[in-house]
This record gives sequence, C-alpha cells and structure tokens, in this order.
Amino acid sequence: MVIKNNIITVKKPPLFSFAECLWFLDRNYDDCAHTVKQDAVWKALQLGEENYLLKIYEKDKTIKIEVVVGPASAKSKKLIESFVVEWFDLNNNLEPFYKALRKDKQLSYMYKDFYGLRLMGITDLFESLCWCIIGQQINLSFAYKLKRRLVERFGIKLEYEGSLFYIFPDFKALAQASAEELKAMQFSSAKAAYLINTAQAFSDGLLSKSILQSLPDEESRHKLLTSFRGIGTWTANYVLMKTIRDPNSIPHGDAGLLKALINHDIIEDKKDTQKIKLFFERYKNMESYIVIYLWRSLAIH
DNA sequence: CACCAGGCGATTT
DNA sequence: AAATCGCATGGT
Repeated sequence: MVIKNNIITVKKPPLFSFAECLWFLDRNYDDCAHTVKQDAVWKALQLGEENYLLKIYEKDKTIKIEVVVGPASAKSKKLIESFVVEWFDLNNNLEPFYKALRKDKQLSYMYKDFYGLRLMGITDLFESLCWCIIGQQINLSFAYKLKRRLVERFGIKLEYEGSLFYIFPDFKALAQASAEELKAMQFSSAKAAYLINTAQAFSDGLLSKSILQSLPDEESRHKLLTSFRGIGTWTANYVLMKTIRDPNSIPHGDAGLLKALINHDIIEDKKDTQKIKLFFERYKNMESYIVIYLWRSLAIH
C-alpha cells in the first residue's frame, strides 16, 4: 500500500461552491494562468524559490490539493495551503454579503444562481497589475491572447505528462524587455511602456505587495498605485479588490460593471454616477463582492 | 463598415 | 474641475 503524503486537505467553508469557483476559472476564455480539466484545476506557480504544479479538486466536505510537481515538505505544504486559501478567499465569511443580497429585490436571484462563488484572487501583485494593463480598453478575448503571448515568451514553462503549464513572468524578466518586442507582439506603445515601467518599479523596490499592505488604508494604497504611469483608478481598484482584497474597492468606470448595472435596470446610462453611488451604499464593505456577482451575471444576460 | 472593448494620460474648455 | 481626444487593434 502506498501512502501519499503529497496531498493537502482543506476544509470547505460555509457558503462555498467549488463548482461555481471552477466555472469562473473556466469561463469562455483561454487563460494561461491555470487549466481546468474535468473537476479539477491545475495551477503552476512559484512560492519562495520553488516552482510547483498543483492539482486542486473537491472531495466530500474538503478541498484536496495534490502537489504534482515540487517539494511536499511540511514547510512547502504550509505555503501551498495559504496560497489556496487566499486564492479562493476561503477565510471570508460571506454571511453578511448573502444577507444583503437576499434583501435586494433585483439581485436576490444571485443568492441561488451563483451560490458559493468566491472572489477568485490574483495573489501576485505584479501579475495582477500586468493583467490590468493588458486588459485596459480592449475586449477580454484579445486581452487573454496578449497575456498568453507575454507569458509564453517571458514566463516559466512547466511540462507534466505532455501538458504545458505556465508561471507568470518574474518582474526581473520584464524589466529588461524591449518595448519594440512587446509592440511586435501587438501591445500598443503605451501599454508596452506601462508594462516595462511597472516591472522596473518592482525591480527598483518602489512597489511590492508588502509595501502596499503596510500602508494604513485603502486611500493611501490607491494613491501609491496611481502614482505610476499606466495605473489609473480602474486598475488600482481592480488590484485592491483582487490582490489586496480591500472589501470596499470598486473598479469605477468598468465596462462590464456598467453593462451589468444597466442590464438590471439599476442605472439607465453609464454616466448616472448618482444612482451608482446609491446602489453601492446597499453593499457597504461588500462592494467588491457585489461587483464580482455582477460580472458573473454577464454570462447569463 | 461602424462601434465597442473589464482605460489612461494629455489636452482643451 | 470637467469634458474631450488619441491611442491601437481584435471582436461582433
């Protein structure tokens, strides 16, 4: 009998659906950040100095994390477990959010239809910022294509049983990329410069997740982020939501968010900032979660 | 062909 | 301060 010691077991929290989270990861886009196969998600990532390939699936009342590639020492397992808990937002109690949702006449259907969906994070700040810059003002299909090109060129490739898995490039690799090469990959000149500038800001120690987390409030985090070229209010808020997990962060001006608000007759046109403000007051300190659920609704409207 | 896309920075009013 | 403009290019 073989005893597997490369599996980590995590308890599922209440108000959680692994299937709904997997649905989000496997929307109709070609995201190179992970692979959904059958009922499991495969994820390549770097933690500390080590590269890992994880296979994550549910079993009974638990989530299983199989360390497919990489060390499965006690220390590694601890890091991996923290990563998954953060990625799936497992420590967040959604009860207050669901309470507010159930009271919402227009949106209460989401309580059933999207039950258990979590705010799937982007735990790495550099990756999160790059993803925003790539996605600015272009459609998502094209954005995912650009991201794949960037990752295949500058990222780390992991091969396992004939399949390829990618780890997002280190900022050091992008800091010395040439704008010309990025432009040849169909990035606009502005975006090529933003990406390289951002990578250099990390290289120069001007920006990091811990720097951001050490700041006292959302306002100061937003201010630091937007001091860099290419990081506007939308990008700053997106990152605060997906990476820093500020609960009250809203990516104002987001095209998808506005479309969802119009679909639900919450606003009539995109410039109705007053009604948008009123709407979000119903979700104080849960703004980022209602944004995720509104984005989720775009797939059914 | 027109219009929009998970915006941003620069310029003009 | 607030509105407008140029960017770049794939999707529909």
